[in-house]
Amino acid sequence: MEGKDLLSWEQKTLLSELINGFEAAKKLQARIGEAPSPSSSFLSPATAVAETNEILVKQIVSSYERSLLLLNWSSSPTVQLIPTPATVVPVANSGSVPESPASINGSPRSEEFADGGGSSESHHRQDYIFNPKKRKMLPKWSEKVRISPERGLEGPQDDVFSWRKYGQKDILGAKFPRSYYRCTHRSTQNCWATKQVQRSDSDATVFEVTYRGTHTCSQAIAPPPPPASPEKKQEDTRVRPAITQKPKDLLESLKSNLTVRTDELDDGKDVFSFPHTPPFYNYGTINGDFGHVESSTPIFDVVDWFNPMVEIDTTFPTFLNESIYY
DNA sequence: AATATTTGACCGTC
DNA sequence: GACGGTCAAATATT
Repeated sequence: MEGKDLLSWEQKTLLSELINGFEAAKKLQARIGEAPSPSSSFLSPATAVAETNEILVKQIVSSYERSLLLLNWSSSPTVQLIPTPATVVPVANSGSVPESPASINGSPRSEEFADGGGSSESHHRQDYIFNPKKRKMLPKWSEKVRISPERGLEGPQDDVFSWRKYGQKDILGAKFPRSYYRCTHRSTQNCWATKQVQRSDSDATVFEVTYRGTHTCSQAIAPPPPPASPEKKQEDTRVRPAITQKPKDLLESLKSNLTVRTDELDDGKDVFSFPHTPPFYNYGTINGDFGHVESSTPIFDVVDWFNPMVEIDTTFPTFLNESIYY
């Protein structure tokens, strides 16, 4: 029943940190792969640097992978772990956190799953049932992304995950509305990662992207198979870090990218010599670095920082307990 | 037909 | 009660 769930707090924390770092490294990897050198992307020294960067990031990612493997993480990826900031103190549950199981969701609409809330729900599988009330305790971090005006992108998509927009809101004092996205596989794989995109009012080319929660879907662990036949829209989205708005452009550039790749393949040395990165999230199923299809034009740039900052309130420890033992 | 986005309503929090 | 986040019906896109 409770076999592997009996991890110590330290172990869980370690796991969380690793996952967090892993995610960050993956993003960095994706980003590096996406925007090498804007114009003359040939044998410039910049290319060499980019290559080195790629290799380094690759190593980092691999390192995380191995660490996670050692912790046997792959066997229970469905458990949403909270990357715990070092500053968070594991306060014993003070008995607060009024879990009102019945009304957590707030919305009486038939919705996803009900919370186990004391009921003797038997999820023999470790199907971690997510309590929406805890959503705000999920790890959260932001980054600023600049788009190239030429591309006329609406929203930056800097990651390899596929998102589905579920809302848009006018924010007080902001010139532009804020968009809300969630993982496409929310319903099918119970993946609760979300992100918000807010266009900066001062600089319209800058988007502030806030992520919340890490992906637990298969994309986070095992990216899709190679683009043998890039036809499905789904593949497009995940293949390219591009807009959700101009699928045609998307397809176009995808096509050209693929062409270029094929061309360059023989040369062995090319603009973007990705040394066939072992799949990054997975342990060997795919050769999936096609997620970095490249065009010579950087679609966006990270303007600021990548700040793995986590917001957790005092109820945090409770969540941990529940997330593991439920 | 299936899947994604839009958009007003709903809900919790402050 | 205002605000931010989410839901879900309607609509658009593929």
